[in-house]
Amino acid sequence: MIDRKITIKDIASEAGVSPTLVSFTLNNTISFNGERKYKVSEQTAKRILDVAARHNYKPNNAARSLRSKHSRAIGVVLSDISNKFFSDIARQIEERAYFYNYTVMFGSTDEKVEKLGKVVDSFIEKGIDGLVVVPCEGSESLIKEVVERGIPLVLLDRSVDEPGVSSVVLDNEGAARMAVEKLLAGGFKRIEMISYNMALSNIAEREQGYVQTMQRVGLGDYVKVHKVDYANIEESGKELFSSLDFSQIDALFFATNSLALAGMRVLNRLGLTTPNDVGVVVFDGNEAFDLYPSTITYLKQPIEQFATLSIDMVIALVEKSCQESRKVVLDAELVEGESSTHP
Amino acid sequence: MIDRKITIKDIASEAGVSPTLVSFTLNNTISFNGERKYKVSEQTAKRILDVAARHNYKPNNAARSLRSKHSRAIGVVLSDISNKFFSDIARQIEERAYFYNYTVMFGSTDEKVEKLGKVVDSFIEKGIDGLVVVPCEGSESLIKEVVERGIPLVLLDRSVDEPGVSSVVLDNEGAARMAVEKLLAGGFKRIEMISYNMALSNIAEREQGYVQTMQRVGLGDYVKVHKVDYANIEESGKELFSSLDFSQIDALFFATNSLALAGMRVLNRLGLTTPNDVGVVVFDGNEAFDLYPSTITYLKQPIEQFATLSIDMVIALVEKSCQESRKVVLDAELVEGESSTHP
DNA sequence: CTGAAAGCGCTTACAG
DNA sequence: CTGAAAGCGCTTACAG
Repeated sequence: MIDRKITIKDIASEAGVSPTLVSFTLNNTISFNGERKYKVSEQTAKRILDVAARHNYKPNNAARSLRSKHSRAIGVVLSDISNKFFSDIARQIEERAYFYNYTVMFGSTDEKVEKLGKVVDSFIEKGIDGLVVVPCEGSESLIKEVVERGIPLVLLDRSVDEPGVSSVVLDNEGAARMAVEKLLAGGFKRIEMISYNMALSNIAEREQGYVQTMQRVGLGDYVKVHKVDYANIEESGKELFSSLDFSQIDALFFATNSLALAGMRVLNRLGLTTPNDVGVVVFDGNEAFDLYPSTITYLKQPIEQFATLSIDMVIALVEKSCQESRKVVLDAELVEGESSTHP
Repeated sequence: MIDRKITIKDIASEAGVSPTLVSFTLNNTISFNGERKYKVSEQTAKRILDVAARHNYKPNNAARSLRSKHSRAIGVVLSDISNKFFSDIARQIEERAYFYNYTVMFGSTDEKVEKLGKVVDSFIEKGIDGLVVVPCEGSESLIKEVVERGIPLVLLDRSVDEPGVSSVVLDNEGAARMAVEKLLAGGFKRIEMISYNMALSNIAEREQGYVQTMQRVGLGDYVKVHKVDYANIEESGKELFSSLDFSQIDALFFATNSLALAGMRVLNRLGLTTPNDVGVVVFDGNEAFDLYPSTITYLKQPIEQFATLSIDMVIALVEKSCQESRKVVLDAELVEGESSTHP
């Protein structure tokens, strides 16, 4: 912590007032006394403000936190900040927090609940006011505990089955439906899905959206959800793809961007292209697709809203302007490319 | 900030000792008295530790910071955390900081010095102990000011011309030399470079490495450094490429990954492929290249070392275990693909 | 409208 | 080895 010599006391003595008044002025506090509210007189205020400005006064954050019991810091626990989807969110979260003069600290779980626990603990020890968390498999009890300890919490991207927990998620079922319908409209029938072997709400909902849409249009017989091992995408994906009979598959719907990237790498190697050999719709855009010979149809998630809302909501909880939990569901947008239309 | 009821005082009274002793015990402090050093007696220590553990005691971070004058927080200012190169670094920085029980806050400048100033100011106000900064164009005076204020600082990825400033950078000249030599060995002669119109040390050094290598092998006549506008890569790049006569160019050396991505997108559109129509070497790998028909030769930067060293160095400065500034230069590694060999 | 005073939870000389 | 006491720089009832 860097010494900022000037304190409220210095300003007080230089302005010839009490520290109390300096604090009131700088924080724009109104003091109550029975019925009447008082503000610092304009004259005094001006004098104080002048002195503070002249010395470039900055309040000491630690002192303020110690006294006021809040730190204006939020802990954000993501799956992996080096993953483009999450780093995009991180960027927006940063900006939003800065806007409110809040600070954020990031942590990554790599989808491991033990890491989630460690990161959350360390954030709490560091004195955060609230948490934004992307929960991972098996984190229900941990989440519950956080909520029960009264720590303001907003879940992001995925939710868990706990009452009273706020969350900002995508309408994954709806998004999956859009994807499947686009492929159907594009002339594909035998659509199969590539997903993860993880029990995450968003993944489950995407699978559900796929299955239900297929059944609704009478293609239930073609429904097939292939599960790739998250911890080992590359190898597991390669193995899976070599077992698929692409003469029996019209199109693939990828549950995440990482899966799509890995999958298309394998398709490439197998000499298969989209949309010629197989239709494709994926979750999230990726600059990688720009180097692909044809354009890819993808579901665009509202990154900025994810970030903005989760920060707004956690701050509302922290500052008690909102007490009850809220669940917000956002819509994906389908961005059409060539990969979803049979040539 | 979340209430952690238990304080040092509570533990003291429950263990029947003074707060001083609790603090000493918990922090493993040794007290001096003239010649002799004293530790808390084992018996007492055990009693205190037991009580603390039973109540799951966590020290109050704000109080500790206020008193000790340091926060165990580092501010890290990157160019853009949603850029893969920097988010990879961010991830490693996080882990390293966590290892030392330090906290880090991230900020992005978008290469704008005004933003750099804002972020640095806000970090200082928040009470960071030190800074890791990726400086941008025109940030010399700002950097100088930070150093003069005695704020521990380590520059990352790029350096500035100020004495006494620590930095962790790449041997960019050497890396560029490797790239050019690889292309030469691959059978390309007329090698041109695609770079930015920015005055950054790393960019300048890469250009220098390219120019010098070309001259050294007697190809000075072919030297050409094309500058793309950073704020407008896409359009500026398109414009540039449409003005190039590819029948007169054997190979392109891209100064950054973003440039390479943009450039290869345009090449794609022009119907040009590597290595058939033009040789290519780029900075940094990118999963995007996996979807490209041929593999790309790239210079791999030591991301983990960037992160680890910058954090280690700034902490050393903070904790005064190291007073003088250090400049560390790391080597890139050339990862060979098909794009650097003439077919 | 303004000020004196307490206190947030620690750390750290100082004294014994 | 251990403890009493001061103090870090704020905020906030309370009193006038």
